[in-house]
Amino acid sequence: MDGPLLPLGVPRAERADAARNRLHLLATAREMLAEDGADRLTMDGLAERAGLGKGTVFRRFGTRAGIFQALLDDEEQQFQQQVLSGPPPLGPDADALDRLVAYGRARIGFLFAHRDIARAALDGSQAVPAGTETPLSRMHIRMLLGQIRLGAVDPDILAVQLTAALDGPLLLHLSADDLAVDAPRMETRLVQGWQSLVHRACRP
Amino acid sequence: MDGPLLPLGVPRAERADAARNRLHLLATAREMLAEDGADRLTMDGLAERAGLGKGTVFRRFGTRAGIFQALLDDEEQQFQQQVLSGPPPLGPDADALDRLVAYGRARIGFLFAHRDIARAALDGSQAVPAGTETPLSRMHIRMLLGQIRLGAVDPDILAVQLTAALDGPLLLHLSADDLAVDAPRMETRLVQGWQSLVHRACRP
DNA sequence: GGGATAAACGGACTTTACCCCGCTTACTAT
DNA sequence: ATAGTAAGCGGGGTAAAGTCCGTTTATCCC
Repeated sequence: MDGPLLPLGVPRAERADAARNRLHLLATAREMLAEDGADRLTMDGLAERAGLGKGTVFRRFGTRAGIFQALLDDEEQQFQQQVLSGPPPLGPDADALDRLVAYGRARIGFLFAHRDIARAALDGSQAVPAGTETPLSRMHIRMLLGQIRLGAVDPDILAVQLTAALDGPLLLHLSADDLAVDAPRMETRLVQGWQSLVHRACRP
Repeated sequence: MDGPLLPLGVPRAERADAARNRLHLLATAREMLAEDGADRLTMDGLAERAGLGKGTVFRRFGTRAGIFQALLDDEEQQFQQQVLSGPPPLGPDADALDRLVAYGRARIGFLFAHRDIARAALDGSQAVPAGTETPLSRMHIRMLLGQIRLGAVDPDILAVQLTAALDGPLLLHLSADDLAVDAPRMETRLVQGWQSLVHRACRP
């Protein structure tokens, strides 16, 4: 009888003021980040500098890590576009294996460029960075694996493990010291390692 | 002239009372853990229940995560013994590739059994779990890779990536939900995935 | 426009990890 | 034994994350 004005499951979009505040907070956060680094960013500080109440900050982002996840999602937008509809080898219209290699290269570059934010986006008390962060990566890898003829391999598990091999090093394992020596070189090595790993993992 | 009574670099062992307190704190922590779970464990609570000052808790373990790292190190002792001098295929006197597979199986089992502690041992503000945690795993994998004839592969990087593939899923990627369905089945799948991944990654 | 309603807001409050510092106590060398 | 000393201890103090609730305001429908 009545058309569903509030489609259940879709939690109704943010109010205009809320959306405005979110943007303002993200911008302010970026400023503070550039000036003082991620670990110096406090919720109180952010709220004050943005001229908003602390409650607002938490209502928008839920948790401290949530802010960094939002920043990361933001940076990730264009990257996602490239993957979903950009030119080969990253986008469609390329061999799945090539796309997989290209995706790894791009994602490593991305994580490398934003590793401070990405680290801060990890929420200790939470499973995976709840945001778009890794699940998307995993889903994409899973999808590409589906297009490759593997032997008797569990593709869901392989996807999880490859995802971990991809961002584990930067999110968990490599210490600041490991990177301090020569970061760009490390990036190259990780990319080459990924390429070789994927090639080896994906032949029957 | 004077013999080095305090060999520099070796920070002089814990005093007897300190060692006693460390053990008592670990035991108390285990009790509380069993009763209430990891996230319910607070430093004040632990100190009070142990009948010690809060300062002591922090002096022993440095940080909240440090307690869980210590608990994990403790559990890991016997596991390490098996690896270093136990029977094949985990211990020496087995083919390196077999040892690698066996190590992964054992470590997945270990992480699975202690995943709550392992998660809590992650220190958001720190690179890798500073304790013995992962570096040891990585070193062992690196060592085994050194005994395997790989093609033109960077063994240090492969070690990092395999380590990530090994504990990334349990430490970061798999949510409580992913495990809730059927944890033992997930463990089996991860082990098989590891076996197949390693076999594929390690042939020229 | 105008009223109803739920979302959003601010900021005080609570909780908890972590720091600090004055006092105490286990070790060490004579 | 004993004096000297550095490690250890307790617990109050600080800072920052996260919660709550009374008030304000955007949005929807008429």
